[in-house]
Amino acid sequence: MGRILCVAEKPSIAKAVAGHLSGGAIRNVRNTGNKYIKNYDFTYRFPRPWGECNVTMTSVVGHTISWDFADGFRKWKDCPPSALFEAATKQFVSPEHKDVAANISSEARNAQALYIWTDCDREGEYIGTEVMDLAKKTNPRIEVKRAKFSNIERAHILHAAQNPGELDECQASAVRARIELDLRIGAAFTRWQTMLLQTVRGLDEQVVSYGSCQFPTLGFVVDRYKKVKNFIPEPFWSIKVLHKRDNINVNFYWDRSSLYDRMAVMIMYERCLAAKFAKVVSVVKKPTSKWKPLPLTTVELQKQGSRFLGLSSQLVMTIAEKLYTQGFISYPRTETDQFDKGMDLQTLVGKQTQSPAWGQFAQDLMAGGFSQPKNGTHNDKAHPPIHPVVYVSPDKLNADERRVYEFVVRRFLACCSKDARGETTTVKLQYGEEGFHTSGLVVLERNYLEVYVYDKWSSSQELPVFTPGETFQPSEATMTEGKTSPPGFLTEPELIALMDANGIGTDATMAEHIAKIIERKYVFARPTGRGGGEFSPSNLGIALVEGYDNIGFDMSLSKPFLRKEMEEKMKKICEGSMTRLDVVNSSIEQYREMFVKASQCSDILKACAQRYLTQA
DNA sequence: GCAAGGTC
Repeated sequence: MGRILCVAEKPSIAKAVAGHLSGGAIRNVRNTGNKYIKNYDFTYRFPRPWGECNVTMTSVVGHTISWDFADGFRKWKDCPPSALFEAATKQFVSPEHKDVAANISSEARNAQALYIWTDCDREGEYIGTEVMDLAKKTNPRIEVKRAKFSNIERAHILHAAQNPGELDECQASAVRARIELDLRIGAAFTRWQTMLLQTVRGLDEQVVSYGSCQFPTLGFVVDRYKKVKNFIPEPFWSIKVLHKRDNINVNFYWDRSSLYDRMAVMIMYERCLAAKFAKVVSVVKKPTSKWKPLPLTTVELQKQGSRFLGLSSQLVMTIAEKLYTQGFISYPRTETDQFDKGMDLQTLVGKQTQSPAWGQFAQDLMAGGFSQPKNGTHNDKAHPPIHPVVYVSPDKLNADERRVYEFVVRRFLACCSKDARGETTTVKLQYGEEGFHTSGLVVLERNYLEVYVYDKWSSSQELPVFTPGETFQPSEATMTEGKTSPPGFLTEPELIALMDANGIGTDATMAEHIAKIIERKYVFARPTGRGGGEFSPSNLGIALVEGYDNIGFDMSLSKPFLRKEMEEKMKKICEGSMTRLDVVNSSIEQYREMFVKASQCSDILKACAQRYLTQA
């Protein structure tokens, strides 16, 4: 009987796939040198030419191979930073992954074929090539196949095993290009600017790093800070009508909202007063609904975690990973906001019926309240939306874990529920020449709101009865003056939304980039009391952004365009319209020019840092 | 002493 080695990107996928392929009959579970990784032995009938085979299913834990500069370039004093644009690099098994690599190499030794089961995304394709290289070390002639799967439902996994494809070299090349560019550009600029700014007071010991993701992240914070600081309030005027009926004060809002011209508002206001009576033009009742949320993605978890739970995005992710490794929730790094049609959601709902807090709601869903979740527009083809896997009683979790778990569960139950339904009543008034309106809301069916306690939906205004055509003398009409107010500092959910929209980082790394610019002392996080906190740049952070902007580049280092361009080039490698070398060479040339310009204008950057860092 | 990307 032949032997086939299967390798997934992470232990959880190895376990799930082994379970499906073996039909539950795993012969042997072997420990490996790595405490997270198990080798699962079983038999499975693969398609021709292999047929019935002894199978070992195992995994890596993400990347196994590291990249660094070769000897003679690694230490900071080894070479001028500009040499890093073309310095020799080397790849090697990272020390903490020696046991992972050894397991692959030894398991591959007497296998006919290697099936790659890494995630079906770009990084997964590259990790697949790492696995292939490790296997070929001990078995150069091993045949390599790629299983293509987008979820871990049983039928889908069996189909993937029966219909293997090939590793996509283009996607792997794109990642290889990114790795090289991030390393060269990041290290060159980091060493250069750190050493340049070392002499500026207060920076002696500090690493002043540059990275294609951390700088745009910093840029977002500085941008907002400047908007706040440079904001000039503008006065505006408005007309407010208040009418008391049935002991309810009803505010009517001006259809024009407000105007910046005081005299004009004054004239309109006086015409209203002169008319004395207001007339009800229309009373319209309309059914309305508040939509239940979409299935939960990583970005959304981080944003809402910050907004509702008051936890930083990084802490939310750390907790979510822990909940995942304990088997409480599904994989927490996903872009997918649609549940696969075939997924058995009702069973997952059923597991939550034992909760004292939301069990009754889950039971009501089981008893007919269930409604298929809405589909969002994202699908990473690798992981389902984040959802609870089992019920966990609160005493098994600490306070923060409990809140994150609760959020995941409530969100999931909300997705499986129905939209909230209500009715709005809109009253329109004519008063003098001017139109006014108000509206009230009656919630008829709370539905998902019962369990999703984070959403509020209530009437801002309770309405007494108004009849079309009636006239009345308003209790009060006033001309009000206001001032436009500045935006707030950037909050964590806003920053994550900006990074997401501009392609800065991935769902798995955005929180790290934010933590990084705090660690580097480019920005400070201030607690707001409303959770999450808000960011403002340090003097160093402002100096870096301004310093480079003063030098003046075609594309700002602190804006997302450069990163976007790299992303575009990676796509071109994937489509085959550019090669890895095309991309690496052109990008290196681009950054080398910027580096030369920065070196020539280093006084500008230094002066800027001096100005900001030596002031009180 | 550098990056960003996986995963734990």
